[in-house]
Amino acid sequence: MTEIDDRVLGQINLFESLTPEEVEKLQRRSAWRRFVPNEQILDRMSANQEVFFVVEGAMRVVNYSLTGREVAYASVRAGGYFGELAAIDGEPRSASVVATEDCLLIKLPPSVFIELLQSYPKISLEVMRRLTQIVRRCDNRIMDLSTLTAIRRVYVELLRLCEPDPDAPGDFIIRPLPTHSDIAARASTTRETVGRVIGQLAGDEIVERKPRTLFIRDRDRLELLAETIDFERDEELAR
Amino acid sequence: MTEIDDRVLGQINLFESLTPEEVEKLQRRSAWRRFVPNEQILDRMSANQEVFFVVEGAMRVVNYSLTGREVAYASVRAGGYFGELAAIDGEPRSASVVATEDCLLIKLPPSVFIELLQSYPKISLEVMRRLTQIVRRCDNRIMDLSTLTAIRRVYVELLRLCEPDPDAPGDFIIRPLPTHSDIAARASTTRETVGRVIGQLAGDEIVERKPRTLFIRDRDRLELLAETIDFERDEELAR
DNA sequence: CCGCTGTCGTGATAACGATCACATACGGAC
DNA sequence: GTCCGTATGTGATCGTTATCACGACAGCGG
Repeated sequence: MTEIDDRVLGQINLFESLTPEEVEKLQRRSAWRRFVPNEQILDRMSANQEVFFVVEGAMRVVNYSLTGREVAYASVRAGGYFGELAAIDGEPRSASVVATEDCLLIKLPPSVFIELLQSYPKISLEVMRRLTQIVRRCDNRIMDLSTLTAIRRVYVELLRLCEPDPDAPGDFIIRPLPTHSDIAARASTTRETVGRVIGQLAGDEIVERKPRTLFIRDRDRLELLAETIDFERDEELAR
Repeated sequence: MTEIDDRVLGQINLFESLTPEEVEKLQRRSAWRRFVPNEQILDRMSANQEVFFVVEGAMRVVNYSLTGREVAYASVRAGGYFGELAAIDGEPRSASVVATEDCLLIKLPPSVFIELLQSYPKISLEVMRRLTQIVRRCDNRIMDLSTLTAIRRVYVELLRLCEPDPDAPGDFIIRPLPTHSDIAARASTTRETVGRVIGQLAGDEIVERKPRTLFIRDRDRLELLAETIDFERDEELAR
């Protein structure tokens, strides 16, 4: 395996504000490592506190229930980082992280990370901004879990995943389409339910299924389905 | 209404490390205000960014679904603070805050709070620690919501609420007992389900109901009920 | 003392969705 | 091409729990 560049840490968004010299100095106190797909990078409850920076690849942050059910929290890709929670508060890992692609990660000891936070208020603030973003996302998810049905959670997950179709302006698209199991782990439901929901939507011509792709033909209607308070009541009132 | 002391901000845990002079200086840039029970202190989605510090009283952080269902996130009491998310990232309020008691709050403009974070790395780190704590709690809650049944979520909520009984060593107690609706909002279920669960537990003599109090007579058994993967299976295997 | 209003206890009901069980399709590996 | 593992589509079933609908009770203000 070849040696890596002395300054790849500069590619990490968090370190944008550092000079090349500072990056190099920082990187000298780090270690790097590669991971292959499905390799476990971090284990929930384990007691280490390093912070990981993603130079290449992608991974997802997950947890497994006692019954083996998978709950997906987030995915991290090149330029991002994870593992900061344990570094900041010294507690055990709050989640597991598994590589979804071939990855190149740089690992920073907790002491170095903390030192960095103390010396660079800009970076410190950036980390706080990221933490607040995580809190906001969690809050929304708790709200969804507490108030939405499983089917609606799939709707909002599809809405979250879709992007404007670069080929057909106005259309929306999900590509590559994650497996139904993956979507289920994010929406906290089962793969069967995800399949059924997409099937239903396809029948109503709101979406169209293609091999590794899902076309959202009528995003507005999908949004309506996700947000409508109580459709039956509306129908009744219309009579 | 009488004027408040020039240094009450020093009572806030976050400012423990500041000198009395620094506290006074800080407080000169702040405003204070009282709230009565059930008064709305903060409104989700509103666009202000002040940070609030609690000198007296208690409040809870909640959100309401479109159907009117209440989801409780946390409660804050004297010495604590809230509203830091919006101050840090400038986004709209992520939740509403309602007073549960008479409160005295001190309000800090976002610019002053940010300045504070930039100038005092210690406070900055303390804020980060609090944010990580929130993230960990949210993660656990998402896990509970995704993998536990409503009944089990009530069990864990009761376990979270109970404290060692100061009068009867070894016993646990919840006093004052929140209303069933409050517990339901934290466990994301209905008031009826909470009532049924407690009724069931009372029948099994695991808890005992008294006016504004719940005695946990057999905490171990309650823990078992909350954590057991699949009780029926165990029973079947035992035959 | 008598109504209010808010909480609590419980039954009956319905439906949402997890679970089980297949059949089918797809994508590599060889 | 063939084979196998993994991803899908769907039906049938059934348990959990939200919802509706009461009655009982306590605390409080007039």
